[in-house]
Amino acid sequence: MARKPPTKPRKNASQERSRATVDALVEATARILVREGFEKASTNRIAEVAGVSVGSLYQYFPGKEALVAAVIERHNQEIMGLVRAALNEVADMPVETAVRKLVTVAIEAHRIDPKLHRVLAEQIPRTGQLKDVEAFNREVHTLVRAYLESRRKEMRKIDPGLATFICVSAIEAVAHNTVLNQAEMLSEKMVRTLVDETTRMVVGFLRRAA
Amino acid sequence: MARKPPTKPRKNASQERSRATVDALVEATARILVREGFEKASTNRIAEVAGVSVGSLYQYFPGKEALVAAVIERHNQEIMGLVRAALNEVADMPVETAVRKLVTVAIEAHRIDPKLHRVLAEQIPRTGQLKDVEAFNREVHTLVRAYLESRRKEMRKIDPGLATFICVSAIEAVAHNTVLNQAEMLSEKMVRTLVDETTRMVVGFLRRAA
DNA sequence: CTATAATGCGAGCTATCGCTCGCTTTTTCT
DNA sequence: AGAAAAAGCGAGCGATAGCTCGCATTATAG
Repeated sequence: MARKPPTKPRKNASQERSRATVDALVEATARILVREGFEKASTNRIAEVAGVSVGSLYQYFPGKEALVAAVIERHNQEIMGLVRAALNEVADMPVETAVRKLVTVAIEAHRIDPKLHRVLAEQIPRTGQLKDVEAFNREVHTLVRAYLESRRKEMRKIDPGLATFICVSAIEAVAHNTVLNQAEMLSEKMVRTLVDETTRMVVGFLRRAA
Repeated sequence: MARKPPTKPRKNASQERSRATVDALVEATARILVREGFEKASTNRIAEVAGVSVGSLYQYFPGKEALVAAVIERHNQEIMGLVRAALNEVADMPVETAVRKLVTVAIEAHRIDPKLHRVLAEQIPRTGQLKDVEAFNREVHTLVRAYLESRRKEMRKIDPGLATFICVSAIEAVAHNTVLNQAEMLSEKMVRTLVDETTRMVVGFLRRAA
């Protein structure tokens, strides 16, 4: 009989078994969000799908929000990986090449898991994750801006921040809408044309010639 | 004593008092969505804020979803009014003028009630209103496309559907992000520059000269 | 092997949600 | 005026949500 109960720090996972539990919980949350929607993602259900008890869930996550936040975090890391790699790859290449790559990556990123992406986009405001997602956006913004500034010679006179804002918004929106409205926009050829045209728009916007 | 209870059609509002009730309910729903968030928008709370009983609520709306749907409908009508007016106004004007007007209107539309706009965008998938919102998007798309086709002479060779898709996505995204990230993008002068640059991008994209 | 910490369990509490139903009040009709 | 229809009311129902707590099981240390 321990008089002093071992102090439950309520969140750390040091052993391996517990890390597996945490993973299972995050994965289960993602699956439920995609397959059954946010309202079905009760803590009881998440635990059930993860093959874990509710009690264990609450040892690692302070609540439902934290689970969703973890899923968002994971998904964002995945996307940031793609974006960082792409920008690194094109760092020394001309604007046209870089923009084309960025557009392509944006579409790929949305294709990782469109349904999850959609659900998460909806739930972000609820999770208090706004800060993290803003950080995510800021990083994209910063990376793109750095690239653009390094290529200033190829570009007309324009505020780099503004240019970044407009380009990123436009590219992201085209990718987002393309992937989410699969019904009408679908074939590989269409996608290629779309990349061509979007690239053209952005490059035309940035280039010297008016 | 009526043996046959008067049949409750469960939704029609014929008298004036009832129409006021319905309005109050929709208005209350919007207010709660904006000020307290979706999860606080319980039917009990909505009725309370509307100064109406839950019972009355259920005489006109089959459930919570219907309330949110009504708010979405109202908001969309407001925006469509602006868009229709704008496109009508510029119907005979050159592309540059038209695009500038559209960009301006897009920002104005988002400014009507940014917070509401955000919350609604999040809740749309939940309400089964997807169809209505798609119809809304299709109308914008159709109107813009019709305009572009009428101005084909000023434009380079490009599929009108694709051009519309890219332009509308880009314009909407810039407006959306501008209004929602007020923190960093704010001053009137900035807005004007933003409109200029966005117009430049879209017009450059559509125009003949490559 | 035994003690102690770490992890896992799940019945069940409390709170709240969406919603109904029997009734009263107001309006309309004749 | 009186009767019937329309509108409004709100206590309270069943369901389910988030979450806790006392205990069981598994891993680590001495």
